[in-house]
This record gives sequence, structure tokens and C-alpha cells, in this order.
Amino acid sequence: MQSVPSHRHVIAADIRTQISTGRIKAGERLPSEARLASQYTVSTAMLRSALAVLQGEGLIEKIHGKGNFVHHPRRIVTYVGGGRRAKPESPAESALRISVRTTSLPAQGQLIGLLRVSADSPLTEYFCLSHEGNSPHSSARIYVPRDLSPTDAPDESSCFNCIETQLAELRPPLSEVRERVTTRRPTPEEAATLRISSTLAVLAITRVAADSTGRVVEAAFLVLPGDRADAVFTTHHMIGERGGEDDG
Amino acid sequence: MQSVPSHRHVIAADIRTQISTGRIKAGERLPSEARLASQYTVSTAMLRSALAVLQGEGLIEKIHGKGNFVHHPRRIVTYVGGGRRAKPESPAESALRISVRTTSLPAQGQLIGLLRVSADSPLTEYFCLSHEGNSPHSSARIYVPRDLSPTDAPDESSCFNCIETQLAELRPPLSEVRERVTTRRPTPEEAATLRISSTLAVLAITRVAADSTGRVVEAAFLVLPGDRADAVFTTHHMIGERGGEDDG
DNA sequence: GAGTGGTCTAGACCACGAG
DNA sequence: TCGTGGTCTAGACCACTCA
Repeated sequence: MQSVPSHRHVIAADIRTQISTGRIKAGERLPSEARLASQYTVSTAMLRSALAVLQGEGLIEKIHGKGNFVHHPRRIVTYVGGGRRAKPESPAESALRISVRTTSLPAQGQLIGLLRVSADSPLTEYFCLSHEGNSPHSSARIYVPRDLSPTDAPDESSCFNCIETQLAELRPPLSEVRERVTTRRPTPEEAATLRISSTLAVLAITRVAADSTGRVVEAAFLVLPGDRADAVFTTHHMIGERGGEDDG
Repeated sequence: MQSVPSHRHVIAADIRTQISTGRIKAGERLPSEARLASQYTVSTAMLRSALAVLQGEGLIEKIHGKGNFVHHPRRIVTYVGGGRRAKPESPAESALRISVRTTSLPAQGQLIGLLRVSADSPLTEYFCLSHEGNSPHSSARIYVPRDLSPTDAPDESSCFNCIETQLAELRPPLSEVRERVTTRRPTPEEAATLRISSTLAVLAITRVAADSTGRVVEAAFLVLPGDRADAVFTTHHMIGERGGEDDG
């Protein structure tokens, strides 16, 4: 158990404090690594490993050739499970800009099992990418059997956790939404798409929704960066729903 | 991105292949770092950073003074949300040995808000640690108002996701179970307790359960290592429940 | 004490970004 | 071209495990 508190964690803690106390502000560039290394009288390698700790926490962003930057205070966006819409009251939610790319493809691999369709049956893929300001926030790949997919482009404002909402308007209500949550490192593509460090873990949610006939109407793969997203699942509706949540 | 495929990832991929193809078997020790470094003709520092990649994936376990060991094929244990019991049919579940430590403490910090009790009101903490064979698997800290906590020791076999199950026997059924899922790095204590790398992300679940009167009867903090656990949340019971899940 | 991993140094050289 | 971060080396020294 870490009987040696290792220099890098001391340095990381110091920089972390400087960030949280506002001595280094959001968006600002840190001194160069060489400079910081001499300040702390360590080698650049050690200083870099200290920064790697902060990077894994999503506190800083490293940009090759430019410098290390303090991330803007990550607004925690909460994904609401169970096929329910996040309340629009959430200001963070409304600040998300979502782009959708629609493609067609035949069912392959795990999609066959998840959607319970036969191989090569036609599917529609919606690749949703949400942005918070300039920077990408999270991504989702949603697969729907072709005959169920709306002919017109999906409503962008309600793409993220709500393809099933759209479908609900057309079909009988969903009887089951099953969501499997895992955590892992992002793939190189995901890290590039979401512009996150490959050392920052993501929440990966696999969602399968079925209607009352048991037919699977949607399979979705969501990727949420661990530093700026969480997920909430609630069973049994509450009688008097509350607003503020104080889980600090 | 990643125009330079960096040597360490090549080495990591090579060792990963050797593990997955069985050339190095589970539980076995890898050659020493110095030996591997000379095999790949890299410095020990680079070789160590390659191993760090595998460590972050939960593939290997580093033991100071002994060596690097291939993890036993991690049995994925699924946490079932919504206050529902995991089906006992699951072989992995039955292989879990759970120890419980009970302590009393006054309500403090976020517990006050989560449990909706006044400060310093008496609580009972159940610290549950599940083991799979010799090694710890996951941990849970469960807090229950003193007047609701069973006087006798909790049923060890049903500790993990089911303090509420015990309570359900005594009280009206739960009206709401709310679970917030996040991912983060383990704290040093958690890393030590669960014997995982501090670079391996964990799933952290905060669970709050209320009974039909709206009273919060339980707050729980679960920590599941990301390489050997996932969580499933299902809404609306299915008519014909299925057993096998093929999501590979 | 021999062998292991853990920390750390003081560099070299390469790749990227901006002027 | 210059300053930045990214990769990597060839060591030294320390801490842990086990015989």
C-alpha cells in the first residue's frame, strides 16, 4: 500500500490544488513541462508522469506542440436510464448540440444477437455526437431495424437517449429497456472523436429496448467520458419527484 | 491521430496476444522486466510503460518483489440494479464469498443528504467485501438508519445487492431505488483493498433506496473493478425472462 | 543476498504548432 | 526557426520477497 508516496503524486496533488483553488484558471496554459520540471527540481520524465495523473482525472488536456491546458470545469451531464427523458430543466442538457449521421448497413456481429434479427437483415445506424460548446461530449451509435426507422431524419434535439421516444409515438410502448453499463478505456477512435485522453476511462452503455410484443426495436452503444458524465437509473416512479440532488 | 504507433503499444499488443493465445497462461509469471526489455531491445522504462497498458486493461498484475503475473481470466460479475436480486443460477455469483463488518457511526457529510436524516443521527455501516477465491472482488459500504438495521448480523450470503431485500421482509416494499453510476480511478485505499492497480478504472455506484412512505432506508456505495464487473439495469419486467445473454 | 519491481535522472532525438 | 510536448535510453538507487 504505497508506503512511498512517490514524488509524482505530491507534484500532481500540488498542481491539482492550484487548479481547484483557481491559481491556475480554466482554459489557461500551464508552464512548459521543462519549466515545471525545474520548478519542482525533478526530471521531465517524472513531471510528465505527474501530469499523466491529472490527465487521467480529466483535469488537464495535453496538446502536442502547444502546451498543457486546464480543462474547463467539466459540467457533469447525467444520462438518465430506463428509456426516460432527461428533464429539459437541466441546463447542461439544453447546452448540448447534437449531430446525427445516418447510414444503412446489414446486421452483423453482436448486432444480430442484440436486435434478434437474422444476419444481413437491413438496419439503420444513427451515429450521434453531442457537443458542449466547441468540444465533443459523448457519442452514441444507435441501430434500428430498417422497417422501424423513421423515413425522415431523426429529430436531432431528441437523439441522444430517445430514439425510443420517437418510436414510442409510432408503436406500442416499450416493455423493456435493458442497459448494461461497463467502464473501459476508449478505443483510439473514440479518444480521437471525443478528444479525450486514452487514459481517461469512459462509461460504455449498451442499451437494448423491446416493445410489448418482445421485438427488439433498438440497440444502442453509448460512450460517455468518465470525467464529465454519469448515469442514473431509477426504478418505481416516485410519487413526489424531487429536483435538487445533493450528493457532494 | 497517433501517427506514431509508439513502441510500447506494439510491445503491449504482442504480450497481449501471447496471453490471449495461451502462450502465457493465467496465473503464470512473465519474464522479469529486465529480461523482457532485452528481448524487445528497449529500455526497462519503455517496457514498464508497455506493461502499464496491460495493467490498465486488468490483464496483468504487478507484485512488487515477485514479478508480473497474468490475471486469471476475469469472470465478469454482473451487478443487477433496481434492487433486484441477481439470479442464483449465476455460477460466478455463488462463487463469491462475502465478508461483512458492521460498525455504528453518526450521520455525516453526504450521508445526511442521501439518507435524509439529521446530522449525527445514528447509522449502521455494513462494509461488505466480496472475494472470488483468494482475491477480493468488490466492495460496498451500506448505510442504514440505526432503527431500521437488523439487530443480528446481516445475512452474509445476501449482503451485496440486497440489504434492501432483508429490509423488504420487515418493512413495506421499496417504492424507489435510484442508482447513480460513475467511473473513476480507485482511491489508494480501494486499490489496496481490492488489490487492483490504481490505473484500472472502477465502476462506482451510489444507490439510494426508499420505501413507500418516501423514507430513505438505505444508502450504499459500491465499487466494482472495471475489468471484472458490469452492471445491468432493466425497466419493466419482461414477460418471459430469458437466461442466456449473447452480447459478445 | 539475489532477484524482483518501483522511482527517478539527465539527457537525446522526434513530431507538432505557430510565427 | 523556435518552443512545445512525445518517445525513448541507459543507467542509479530504493523497496520488497524469498531463501
